[in-house]
Amino acid sequence: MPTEERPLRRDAQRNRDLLVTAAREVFGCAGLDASLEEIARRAGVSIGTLYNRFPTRVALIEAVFLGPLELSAEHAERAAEFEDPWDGFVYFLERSCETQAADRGFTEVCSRSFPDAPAMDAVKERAGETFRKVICRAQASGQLRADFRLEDFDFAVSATAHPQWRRHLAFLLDGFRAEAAHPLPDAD
Amino acid sequence: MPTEERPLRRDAQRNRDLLVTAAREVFGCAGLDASLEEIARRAGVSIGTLYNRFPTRVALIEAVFLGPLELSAEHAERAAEFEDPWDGFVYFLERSCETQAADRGFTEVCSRSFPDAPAMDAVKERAGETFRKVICRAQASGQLRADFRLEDFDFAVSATAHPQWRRHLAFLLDGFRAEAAHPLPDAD
DNA sequence: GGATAAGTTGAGGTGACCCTCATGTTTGGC
DNA sequence: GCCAAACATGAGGGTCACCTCAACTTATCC
Repeated sequence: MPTEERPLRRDAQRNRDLLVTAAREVFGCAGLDASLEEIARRAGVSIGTLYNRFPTRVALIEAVFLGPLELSAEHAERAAEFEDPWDGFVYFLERSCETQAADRGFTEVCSRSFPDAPAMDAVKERAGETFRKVICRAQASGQLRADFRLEDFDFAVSATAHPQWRRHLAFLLDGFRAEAAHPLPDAD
Repeated sequence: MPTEERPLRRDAQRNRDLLVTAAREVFGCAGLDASLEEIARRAGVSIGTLYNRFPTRVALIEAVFLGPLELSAEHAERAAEFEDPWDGFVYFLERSCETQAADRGFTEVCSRSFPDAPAMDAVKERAGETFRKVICRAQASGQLRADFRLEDFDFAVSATAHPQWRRHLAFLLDGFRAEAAHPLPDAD
């Protein structure tokens, strides 16, 4: 039986929303190590209130980014349903780049692990498993090079977490096509 | 007439060397924003001595990284003299990835600009001009795709500043070959 | 070996951030 | 309207890094 969630008082709910909004902005610009006092300031709320609502930094991070992570998992599911497997593969990469290029906080959420926020890691796991299917389909159809691995996705996206992501993802995709593949170095 | 450089006293020279060595290690692991007090501690020298020798953080950064930057410029020159233009292009990328993957400080030096240390920016400029020639040769020979630009080099290297750089540079190179090129998105 | 310039030291002022808690305020049910 | 529980507040103690400077130490030159 999980802990019973009592509803927040009206003012508390309002402040919570202000905090999450402010955190989204600040994390988005300055990353997950941004100052919590800055977030409280921007929310127009005292630092004590922030700690009342979110006892740890990770709790606040989860409140901000669990939604976006779930959206990402949905993108993966949509990608798996594309008629053309390559198009699905490209679709998911594009959505991922798009999101991460616009939000430094989200980029860091995707590349770190959060033992204290199992819900986040679970969603990431789920999205990863779905994308694995996308990869397999694209390889089975002969469009994606056979030596592409799930872990290479992290590289692809982190490489393009910047404003010119469309151009640079295009380079990467040209390198990912089966027709372009030259043998990879043997080192693991 | 530039400021006459008086030679350092023997103990001062020794401390300077200790500081530069410690800074190389600390910047390499923790990046350019690392704590200066940590560097002084590791050098076994007081924080005051650090400030005596290097009045600003940038002065210390320059003392550590000007040499490596010049090395990088030499790599570019060597790359320009390869018989096979593509091999020269690959050579310079490999040297750059190798260096940056091993040194977080150097990675940041390459991606930031330093108005207060014109010598560093000048070396980077020089290396960039040389590498531009490497690019032109490789494009003229039909091996490198025609739409590759000098700025794409930064993307390529920053994307591979990690331990698995060989594998991921291989992907990138497959995407950089003329034979793999699909049209890039029109946006600039 | 003594004078002096060069160099070293670390305590301390400043400021940012973290987190807590005693005190004061607001909400919602009766 | 009143009250208890829920909530907000911000001063304050702790940590860490930055940078300065007055007092002390050492190298160098004669």
